[in-house]
Amino acid sequence: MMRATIAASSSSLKVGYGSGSCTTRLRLKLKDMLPCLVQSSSVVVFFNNYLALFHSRTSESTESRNTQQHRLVKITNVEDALDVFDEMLQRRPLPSVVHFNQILTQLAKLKHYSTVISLNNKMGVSGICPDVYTLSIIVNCFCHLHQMGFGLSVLGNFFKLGFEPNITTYTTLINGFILQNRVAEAATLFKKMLDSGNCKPNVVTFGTLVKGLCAKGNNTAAIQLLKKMEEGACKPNIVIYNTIIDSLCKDTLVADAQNLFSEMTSKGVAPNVRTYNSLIHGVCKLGNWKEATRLLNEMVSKHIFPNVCTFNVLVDTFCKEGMVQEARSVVEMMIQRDIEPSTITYSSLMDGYCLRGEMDEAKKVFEVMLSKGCMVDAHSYNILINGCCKLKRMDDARMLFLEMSHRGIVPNMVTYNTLIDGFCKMGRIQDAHNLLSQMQALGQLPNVRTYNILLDGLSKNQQFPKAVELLEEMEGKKLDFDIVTYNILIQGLCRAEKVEYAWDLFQSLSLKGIQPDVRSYNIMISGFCNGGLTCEAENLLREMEERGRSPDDCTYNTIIRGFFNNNDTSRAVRLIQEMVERGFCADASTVELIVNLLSKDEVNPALLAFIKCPR
DNA sequence: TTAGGGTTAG
Repeated sequence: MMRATIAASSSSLKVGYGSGSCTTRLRLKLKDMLPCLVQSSSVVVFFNNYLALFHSRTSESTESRNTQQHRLVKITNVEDALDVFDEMLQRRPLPSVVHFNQILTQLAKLKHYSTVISLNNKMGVSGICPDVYTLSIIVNCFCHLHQMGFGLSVLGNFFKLGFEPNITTYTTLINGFILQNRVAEAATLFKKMLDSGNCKPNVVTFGTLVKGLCAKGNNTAAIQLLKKMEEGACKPNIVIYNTIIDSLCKDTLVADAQNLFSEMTSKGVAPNVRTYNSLIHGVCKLGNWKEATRLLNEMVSKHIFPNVCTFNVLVDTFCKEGMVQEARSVVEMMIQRDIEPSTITYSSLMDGYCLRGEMDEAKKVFEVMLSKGCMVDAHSYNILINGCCKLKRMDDARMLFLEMSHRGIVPNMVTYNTLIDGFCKMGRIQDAHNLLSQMQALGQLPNVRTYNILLDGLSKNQQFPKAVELLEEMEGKKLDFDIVTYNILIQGLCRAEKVEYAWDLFQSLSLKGIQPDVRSYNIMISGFCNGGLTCEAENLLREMEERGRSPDDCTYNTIIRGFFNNNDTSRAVRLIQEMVERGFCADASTVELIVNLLSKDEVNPALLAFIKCPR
């Protein structure tokens, strides 16, 4: 991966790509190129709709309307929306169902799905008859609440009221299946629509299924669906292309994404800021700053201007590369362009500082975030908590955990897992267990990761009876766990010099229907070597090949070090030859070992030249 | 004059 060296100033970023003597210098004159782009939030849309709604009341006096407007502008939450709803219910004659639908729509956009359901019930009690729009909104809310059964049962209401579900209704249901990871059922309903006479899928229906396929990692099927559209089923729009381009970028298939991008533009579909954001994110993840710069320049030349997401990608990438100062320069640019840094911007910056162990700086960013009235969420706290845990400042981590609760922010799975891991790494197993009980008591069910963290903590602290008990608890819960869990315990047993138990567990894997991966073999081989069982280690090396698991660099380095440490130099040398023939290299610690042996005159100096890595 | 699909931080 190419690593960029960047010198930043507030007006430009000088991006250099060090590659031997050949260094290109590029200037990113972002500041001069990017005009501001202010996005309206859904809350603003919400206000505007209500202002329009009340403007339409011709019977009201100007004075009362001004009072209403003044009051409505203050609507920022569900409570205020509920007040408006109740007020509407008391008006006579009752406003039309259309106006109620508008409220339901806005609440659904704010993700208050269960509120929508209860308001709909209230409407029914008040004698307001739902229309096709109302019922579709309700289907959508049930889908988002993962209550597909109720969503499907609304179809009965359609027929009862003499309505026919339409393309929107079916598309909503397809989306519901996808939200529940039931892509096959989504595809079946889609097919039924294709075969139907009057409910053929439209571009939104296709887009919904494309999203589902991409979410499943099935880019090929998504592209096939796109081809079907291009063949005439329905003209694909930018949303369809963006979904697939984004999915390809997330799978690091950036070249494929760029090919699709070219295909799209050649067909006359113009890219937008989201297309560029996905591509820039894709190339940034690969460390390709040069391409990111080219894309930024290209989008601006097309009058497509970077938005807060574009900047967030840049801030995050700089932070992940440890270049927090450069990230700060990007934030400066955002502010100069009147683009307000978001929760994500500040969270990335905090993460950047935490990765460098600079907790005080991270906390300062957090203070800025609070002082600017920027929303703080569980993720913001998780970053700080993780930073404290990594520095073994568990008391600070616990304080932050309490502070977030006081602010009314509900700790999520990541919060608990981070803290449990922190306690385990400090050997404070009881504290970790207490947190596990606390999360369960609060209705947060531990996931495989939680158990793996605890298992790792128990085995590193040599509490094997408890570790085995936990493993059995996991097996009993039928959690969707895999080889990672067993590798943790096998490694723990090996480190505790309980190689026989580790080997028993390793051998029991096939009975459990779980296949060991390369890491399992490496752990076991290392365990054998450390226990002086070099023959067993070599046997396992051969066995893994027979079972179709190719050894990697780590396998060879582990076993070679094992032979050297067990004074079996000739077998070590033979394996070095085998490793080099297979194109693997000696790692730093193997080289160090050989150099030490050379200094003691215990190996042939020719060996050093032999192990030199061609890379 | 209202319903359904796409982007960013673990």
